[in-house]
Amino acid sequence: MSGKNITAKQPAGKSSPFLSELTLDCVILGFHEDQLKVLLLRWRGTQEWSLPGGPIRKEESVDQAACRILKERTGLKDIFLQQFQLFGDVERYNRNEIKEKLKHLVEPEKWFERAVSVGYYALVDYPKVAPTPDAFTEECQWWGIDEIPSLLFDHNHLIKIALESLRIQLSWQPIGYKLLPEQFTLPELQRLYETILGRTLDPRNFQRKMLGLGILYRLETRRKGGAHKAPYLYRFNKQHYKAMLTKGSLFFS
Amino acid sequence: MSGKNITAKQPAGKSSPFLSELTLDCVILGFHEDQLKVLLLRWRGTQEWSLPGGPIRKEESVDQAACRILKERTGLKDIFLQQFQLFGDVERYNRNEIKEKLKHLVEPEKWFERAVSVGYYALVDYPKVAPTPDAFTEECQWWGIDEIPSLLFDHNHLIKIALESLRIQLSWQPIGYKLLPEQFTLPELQRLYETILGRTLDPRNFQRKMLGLGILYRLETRRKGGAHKAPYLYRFNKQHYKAMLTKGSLFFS
DNA sequence: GCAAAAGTGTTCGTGCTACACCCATGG
DNA sequence: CCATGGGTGTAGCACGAACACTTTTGC
Repeated sequence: MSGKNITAKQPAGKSSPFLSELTLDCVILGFHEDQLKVLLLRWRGTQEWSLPGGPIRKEESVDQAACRILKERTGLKDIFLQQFQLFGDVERYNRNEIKEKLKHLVEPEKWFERAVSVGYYALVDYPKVAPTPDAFTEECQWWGIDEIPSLLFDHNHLIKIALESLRIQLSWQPIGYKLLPEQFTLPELQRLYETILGRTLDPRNFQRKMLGLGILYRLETRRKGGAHKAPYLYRFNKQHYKAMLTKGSLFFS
Repeated sequence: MSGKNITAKQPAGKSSPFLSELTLDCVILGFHEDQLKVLLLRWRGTQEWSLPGGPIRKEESVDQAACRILKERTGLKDIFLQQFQLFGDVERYNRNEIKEKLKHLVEPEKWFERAVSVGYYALVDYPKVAPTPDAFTEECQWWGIDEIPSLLFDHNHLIKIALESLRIQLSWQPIGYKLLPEQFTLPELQRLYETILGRTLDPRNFQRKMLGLGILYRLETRRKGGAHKAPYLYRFNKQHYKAMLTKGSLFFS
């Protein structure tokens, strides 16, 4: 999280175990009740929310830092995590405003110096997440993508860019592995695509296309217990899925 | 350039005008004699080459730093510049090797601490470039993309990733504006695409496709002086080109 | 039996691919 | 006049888009 690099009570002069100029922010996306959700944190003693994130340790890689933060906030590891942009403006947000809102949490002279932040997004299986706040926050909660309040720092902007990157990725790579449970139905996958793309898709065309990619197994079993016709369950073919990730399927002309 | 953030003779303890943990590297691409070229620098007193780059000033944005470096090395401004990745590994390259190779240029205790680097690529009009070395280097020169020697730092890897990003960009956005002169012929544009994609394209299909995008004007004049049939000159329609850049033209299904 | 969701095939049009010949120019 | 590169049209095919009815299930 932008600025969280210096811990609240760190003695001046002692060298920090963290990089001081670069922080990391995570847009953690889940899918629930036909809606994309983002994991947000509420800062102690405030009604202010922000993305999970934080500083990077000097002895860990940036990717490792992203994994660590994801693990701390959700309990999950081994998840699809994608770096999408470095946010390097000098004035990414109004620092005085942040200083005012969070002054009870951090020593003002240490905080809120310029920090560049790298954005990652993660796609996770919603019910597997155990949302966990960090040292600066007292609540960690899912928010529907269309109900996000005004966030601290430049985090509304960051989410917007993350979603654009996700849509681009969707346009030439498969998505869904790790975002859906291991077994899922085609209508569920379709609703995921519809949610990310923001428009409806034709179920016949969607099925033909998806099955044609050769990255799905149809299982013997169907999902019982719904109030309607029992849909088939599917599972990703991990090998083919990964191959498709690296090679993509859209090319010039 | 990774590590160049601390100037050679900077007195210890004096605060630097640069960010110390984040540097920037530029893959500057030109197109000449049907070949993609990269601008490289040779370090003083060595036969070692690297990409242009350097530290980021505390009061400039990362994008501005990229523009500044591009300007310093080429004389050009207002150029297509694209951030493509942050390289954040702890050991991006063998630091001892670099220390040995460049020890005569920088104080070893200051140098070669961990630095994260953000990569940009730029597409420039080859003949407009005036290659200019920086303080650490004595030569600045174009290299054919297939003739690049083993470079300092992790710069061979950086170039590889830059080219992959460029190919992806090419697959859903137009390219060529700022990489070609203002007026150009369709065969020139085609050779550019072929070079980036690494395969040949059919001229009839290429023309139909390009003209169909509506981003080209055909001019009245033809290019005279070639040894053969005079080709038509074209020019990009800047408005349509930019619209195409933002909206792209490949989508899901 | 009825409401709600799942499953399935065909037609049409667009756009990509493949392919070959004539034209203009300079040497 | 010849070698070289530029310019152009067509036919086949594959893929995406549009579209409606039947089946299953729980209530």
